[in-house]
Amino acid sequence: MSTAIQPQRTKRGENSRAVIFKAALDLFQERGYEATTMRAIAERAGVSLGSSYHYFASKEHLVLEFYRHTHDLQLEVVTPLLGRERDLATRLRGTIRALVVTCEPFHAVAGSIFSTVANPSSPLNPFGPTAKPLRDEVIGLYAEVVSGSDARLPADVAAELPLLLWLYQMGILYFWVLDKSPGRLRTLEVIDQTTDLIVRLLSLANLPILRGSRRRVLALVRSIAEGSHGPAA
Amino acid sequence: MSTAIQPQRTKRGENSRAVIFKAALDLFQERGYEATTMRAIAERAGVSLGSSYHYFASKEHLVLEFYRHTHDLQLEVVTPLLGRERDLATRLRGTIRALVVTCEPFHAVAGSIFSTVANPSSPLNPFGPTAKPLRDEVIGLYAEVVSGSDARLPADVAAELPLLLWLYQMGILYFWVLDKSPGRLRTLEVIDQTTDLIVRLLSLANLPILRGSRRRVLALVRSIAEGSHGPAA
DNA sequence: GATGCAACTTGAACATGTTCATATTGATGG
DNA sequence: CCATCAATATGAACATGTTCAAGTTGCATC
Repeated sequence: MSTAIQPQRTKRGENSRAVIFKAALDLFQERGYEATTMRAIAERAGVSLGSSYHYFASKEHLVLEFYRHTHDLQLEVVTPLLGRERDLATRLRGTIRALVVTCEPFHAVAGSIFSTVANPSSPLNPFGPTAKPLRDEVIGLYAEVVSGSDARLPADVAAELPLLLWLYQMGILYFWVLDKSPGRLRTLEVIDQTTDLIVRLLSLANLPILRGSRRRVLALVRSIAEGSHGPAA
Repeated sequence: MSTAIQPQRTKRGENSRAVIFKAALDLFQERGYEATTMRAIAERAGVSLGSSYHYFASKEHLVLEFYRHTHDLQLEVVTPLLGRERDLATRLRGTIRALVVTCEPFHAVAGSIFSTVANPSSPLNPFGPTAKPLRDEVIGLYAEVVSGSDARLPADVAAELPLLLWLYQMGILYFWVLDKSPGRLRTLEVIDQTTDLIVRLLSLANLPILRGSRRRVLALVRSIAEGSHGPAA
């Protein structure tokens, strides 16, 4: 469980921060992200408008906290499974399912959030520097999904796979966001299908005919990962 | 070239609409999307604030027009090439390059636009019903890229490929949006790499070992495409 | 040429995210 | 118990997307 990003200096402050966050979460669920005004959050939390901005630099920053909240829940749900299961497909399916299930109560809000966060100029962009700690945690989770499995993967694949799975998770998440099927059952189907496919393709990646493509894919991924983020450029 | 989405009823109206759009485009380039206010657009266009809203239901709707504008430019650039070349990789590379090159002047704005449009509740969401006409046009373009090539593709692949290439284009576009390299050269590299890879993988898709996965991928794509959009839920 | 009506135009008013100068609080050291 | 100061709290003020009721224009019809 990862906690404590910006510890408040005071017990009172900590409490205020928590109360505001809870109010925001509740209102987001009740009315959606856009429909929830900062004034309403402040009112529900029993603090002033200004106070909300004292603890959260912007409405978007409430979302970052929400992210962390979600990730923590996902971890909580998936940890037992990762301790028990060794099959890669099962581990992968369980992990991504955990995320979707965890987020389900927030589905109505997720769209606005996803969009807000997709903006490259947003400090919350998943690919940007601000989100790096959380991103690394998620990639780390997938590293454990892979390394804890009994799958025999070539070293080069194993090295880049967590990053690719993180991307895969983002893709599934966007699908889930757009999914209008009752209970988002369609997303669960797609998860089952795609995780199986991924594992199947991984097992094929060693075929001589695919070696070349595999090398090229991995080289591409590596070059992108190095260049796009990091301190420079 | 596709034009005429909402023809105005009056010459005067047409002119106003065009003037407003041009002002918006210029300001978007000068200051970026968010920094451009509707008031500034109205002022630059020499009309009132209310008039702008008469022609464009929201700031976002200016973006839809921008999309069409871009697509038209892409078509213009790529048409000669598609008439001349038969090699699939070349056609694909040329098409996606055309988009990126066309959008280059708007790179600074593109981030906000992408984000705005990613919102599922936005009428402009590329996966939503409002964008269907434009989406179908783009998918149609890729259908021509494929069908006009001398590549011999299995019928099932050829059927779903345009949709997949449209998705691929969206992915590249988001990469381009995030690309901070000078002149977005990195994106061009990635395009070259990925188009080659795609064509290579397509040629491998006929291998007996890959048949099964191929069938599953295509079935998945088809099921998603049918369910996600369309009139019903 | 007069008339009516739809298209067009306008700017004030509204809602909401954000900022900021100011006030209050409470822990700490004397 | 008082003074001090940083942390916390406040709400008025601002900027901007959006709405709307009311005015103006100009084309089609007679």
